[in-house]
Amino acid sequence: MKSKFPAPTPGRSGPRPGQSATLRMVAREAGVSASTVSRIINGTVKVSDGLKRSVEAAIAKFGFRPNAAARGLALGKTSTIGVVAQAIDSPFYGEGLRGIETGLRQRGYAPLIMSGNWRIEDEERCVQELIARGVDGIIVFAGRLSDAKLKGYAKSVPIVVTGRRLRAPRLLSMQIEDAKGSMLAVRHLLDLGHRQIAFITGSENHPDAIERLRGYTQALVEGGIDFNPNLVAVGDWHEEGGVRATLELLDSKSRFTALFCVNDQTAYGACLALYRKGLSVPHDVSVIGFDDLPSSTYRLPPLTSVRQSIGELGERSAQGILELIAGRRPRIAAPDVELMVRESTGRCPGS
Amino acid sequence: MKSKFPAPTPGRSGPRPGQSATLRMVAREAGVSASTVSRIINGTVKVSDGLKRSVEAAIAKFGFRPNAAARGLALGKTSTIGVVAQAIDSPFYGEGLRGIETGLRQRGYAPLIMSGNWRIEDEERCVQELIARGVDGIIVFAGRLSDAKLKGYAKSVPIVVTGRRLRAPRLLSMQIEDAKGSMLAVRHLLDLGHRQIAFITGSENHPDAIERLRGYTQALVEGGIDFNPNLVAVGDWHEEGGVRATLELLDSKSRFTALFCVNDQTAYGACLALYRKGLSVPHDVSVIGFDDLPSSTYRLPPLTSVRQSIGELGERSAQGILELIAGRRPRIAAPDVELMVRESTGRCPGS
DNA sequence: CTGAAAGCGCTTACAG
DNA sequence: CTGAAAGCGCTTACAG
Repeated sequence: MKSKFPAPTPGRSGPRPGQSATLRMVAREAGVSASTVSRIINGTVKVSDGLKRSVEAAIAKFGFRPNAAARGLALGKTSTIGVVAQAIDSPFYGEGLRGIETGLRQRGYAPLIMSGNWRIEDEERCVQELIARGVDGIIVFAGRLSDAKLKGYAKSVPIVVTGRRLRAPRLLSMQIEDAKGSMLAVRHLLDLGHRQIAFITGSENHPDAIERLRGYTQALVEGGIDFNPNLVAVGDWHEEGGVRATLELLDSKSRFTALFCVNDQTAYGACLALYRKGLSVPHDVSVIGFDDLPSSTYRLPPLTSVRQSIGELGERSAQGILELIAGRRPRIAAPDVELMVRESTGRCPGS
Repeated sequence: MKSKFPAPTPGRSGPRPGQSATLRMVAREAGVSASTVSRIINGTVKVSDGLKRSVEAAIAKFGFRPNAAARGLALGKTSTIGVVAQAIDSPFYGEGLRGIETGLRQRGYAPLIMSGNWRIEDEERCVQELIARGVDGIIVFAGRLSDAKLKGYAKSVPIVVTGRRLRAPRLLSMQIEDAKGSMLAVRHLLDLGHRQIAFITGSENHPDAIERLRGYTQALVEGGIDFNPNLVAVGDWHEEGGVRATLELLDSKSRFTALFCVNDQTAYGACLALYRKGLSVPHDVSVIGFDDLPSSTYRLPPLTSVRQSIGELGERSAQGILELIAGRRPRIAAPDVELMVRESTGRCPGS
């Protein structure tokens, strides 16, 4: 796009090789004004078939595509939605991004995705840059930006944020039922006769991790079991943290027959650690994850997990941001969580 | 960004709430012209510390961020690179996208990612839309767009394409060593004493699949073993195809002691199918994948796989497109493949 | 129905 | 060193 060529000579016509065509070139070719071509393209006017056809011919001849920057400047919109993702290469969030893209494309929008890398400073930088790029709206997919910041941003651009409950103008939040999901998992374990249920959390102060821990505790209490802090270990949302935390748990004096993990990746790590120690899943220890990654169905053994339909959440986020942009006040909630029982959980040994 | 407000009254000053600041507002506040502010922001001029400070103060006061569309229009560039990915939610390509983002951000560019969904028509639509949006360059991450199309696109915008060897102006291609990777895998199996080595391919006419099959065949021949078409089954790049293909292989009369899969996801499926049939990996059958997904290290057992550093490939693609844009002719190649030997492969039983 | 003109917010030769 | 002016390519009241 870098213009190394002089401006087109006024009298000249025909396509300039290597340069993209402009509205004026098309207009000259079709023998009308740029205004008319613009209106025909945007369908804001009715014209004779003949005229329409000759304009279309000119467009085709030049392979004309309206310049998005110019259009955006004139219209004050870019048809682009910024997305702040935790990680672009996460098997979990990836599905959500796909949902967002799908939901957006149907209405002529495209997502501009940036990775927050699980760091609050990065998330801020993303939002700033997205605003500078003039996106029409921003979807904050999870993350830990403060409510206050989010409300502030919502003053300059519509915002959808997932994993949080928050009320503000031009902002839609969709709370994921983390606590409920945890309760589903723990109840399932209780039903199988387990009484010593360990939990591996994610990064300690992450809202999702806090909610999931809360659900775990609550289900335990409902089941008449005291919460035992020695049965909780800290992971890092990834396999490696699952391995380390499981090893810690195993080394401590506290026994457990079931292990609930803050997400599937953590559970993968836990399974490997258990395997290394000669423990069999689910014979010796039952394991449950959270997220239900596509590959969890294909683990050995297939992993029992709490499913939150992240792809669907992505699509709803897309729908939400578009409604917000249209000036409406959407009433959209996150999809329900459900427990997918597979083969990594079984009856408590000796129960 | 939708301007529902009238244009600012000429005499007015101070921030307009809910509207983003413009260069002129900042200039007025600082008591200089817009030109000067622009030059200070872009560092194309040296000014006194005092002036600089007062301009910076004005910028801070308004929270000014230059409008990207306007800037793009004036400069003829958008600082955005289009990316055509096969799938935005693939655990494999995700890592590459992250590499691209990382490589781009360092130089002030951002990726606009679109999914080709493994379909050639979708890939075309993506490129078209990306060009219309005025991206400064496009990275085609794998995919099956024809060489001719690609060359054509390269006339209007610089292009980097991976998984292909292709020479054209303003185009950089990076061939992945698929065949070599396959040979590494098969040789490893041969070294372990295996003679009956099966192969599960991806979608039949995909270039990557073809190359990997070629490497498999070649290594076999070098090892003095005849190629046996009954030992080749067709998958779909995903776990499900791996399950199905393995079951087919098992049902056929041809015996095999090792199984090489076109990618890790296929291998995951294969392992599950083997497990279902009561076969142990690697005791009864050795399994090797291709891609070395992050989670392969955490499979049970950890999967032996051919590693192609897709993240690194992403970074190099970013570097390549930026050099192309700068008018240079980059000499960048894809990173080497290497075999990661883990626990899913072992000596041939009875050898 | 159609065109000339102004404007979107920035950058950058071109003059002082 | 700094400002006025033109221009990037489009859209859209405003006049015919």
